[in-house]
Amino acid sequence: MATGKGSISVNYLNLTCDLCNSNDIVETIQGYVCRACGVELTIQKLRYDRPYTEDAMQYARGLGKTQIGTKRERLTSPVSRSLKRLSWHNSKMGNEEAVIFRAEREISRIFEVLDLPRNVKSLVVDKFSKVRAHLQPRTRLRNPEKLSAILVYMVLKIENIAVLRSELVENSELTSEGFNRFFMQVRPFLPEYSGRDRIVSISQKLLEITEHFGLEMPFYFLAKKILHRLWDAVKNTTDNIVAGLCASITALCSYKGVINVSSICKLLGIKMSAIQFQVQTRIFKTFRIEGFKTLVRSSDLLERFMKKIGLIEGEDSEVNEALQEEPVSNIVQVQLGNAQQTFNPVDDHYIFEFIDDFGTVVYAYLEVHNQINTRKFSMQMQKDLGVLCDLTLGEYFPSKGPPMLAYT
DNA sequence: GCCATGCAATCAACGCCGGC
DNA sequence: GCCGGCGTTGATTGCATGGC
Repeated sequence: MATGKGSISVNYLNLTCDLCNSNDIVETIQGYVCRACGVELTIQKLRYDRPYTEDAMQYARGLGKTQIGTKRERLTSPVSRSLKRLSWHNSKMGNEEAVIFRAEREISRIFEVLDLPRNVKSLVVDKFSKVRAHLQPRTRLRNPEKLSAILVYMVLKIENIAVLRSELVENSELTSEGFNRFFMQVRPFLPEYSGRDRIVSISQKLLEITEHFGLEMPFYFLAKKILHRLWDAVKNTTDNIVAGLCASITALCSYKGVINVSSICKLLGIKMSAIQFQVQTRIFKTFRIEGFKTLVRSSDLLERFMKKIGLIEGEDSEVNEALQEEPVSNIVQVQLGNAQQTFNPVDDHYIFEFIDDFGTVVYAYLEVHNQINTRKFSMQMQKDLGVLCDLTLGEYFPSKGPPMLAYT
């Protein structure tokens, strides 16, 4: 804030805030800050980090830009004419440069208004230049403010940061129709958006749900297993709905009385009827299960279905019985060195998650007990059918970080 | 036992979005 | 611009709990 330590109480009358247009600007150690709204201005402070060389004209273009003091400083300086000339040269800006400046200003404004993480801002600016280069000259979408708004939305989605389209539209120069129209035009030039890993994004949401309600990790594991198994059936909707669907199925089948669907939907900002619709059409209709009444009243049927496909344990499941009879002998070797470590170790307890050749999610629980000069360990592996099996340790490569193991 | 209250669940109607 | 599918809204009902 402008009133914080290190601020100098001088008004820079020639500077205005990017956000609120206030002239109440102060200089701090970090830069110029608006005292009205607390926003740091995009204009940089005068920096003296360019060494003087006799060979170069210091006002020559191409040297880069900096602030030539404030207006008052230039006027009161004994070499004011010289400074004025330097400032004039410095203020010269090409069209593309002006466009980037406008885009940066707009992106900063949106980030401030929506309180978005600042570290993503530079990514948006970077994408702006790249995408704009592909757009036909003299087209509407090349407008820096409009393109910036759309790119903020797309980059945040790519980075798995929650953002509401409506909220962005409200805080931009675009209308809802314009946003959708331009969005489709930009999409081909940002292949990362279409190719983003939605499963990673949804998994993150599932973890957030688990943590929010203070549930144990098995809730997250089961919800994620449901996500992987039913992905093809449920993927044609928004990330929030898919996350809500998987969490709700988990709650209805294995956490009755612990967590209800309503609170999950409330957390995600979706309606329960949307989940009900998904369960009815994507599960009951797709898998031809008869007898759907309502989401909650059909939870028994849903639970039976989950048991049948092996997602949750069930004593009376024919499928599960058959699977239990068949030992998990298909796995000949698993190289955990290639697996992703999903959680930080707590007391040398590691949980790995990876996908086998059949596309099945497998969780490996590894406990390592420190002893003098040696490390003892036990290992269990859980396939997605809920079957736990002990594995024989083949090799162990001790290291300080996560264990690098090979099992046979 | 009755009633009030609050939360969860249901359901029909509405409206938005995206494909054509 | 039209139209169908899908998600949201909001009124209503059901149920559990607590106070009297």
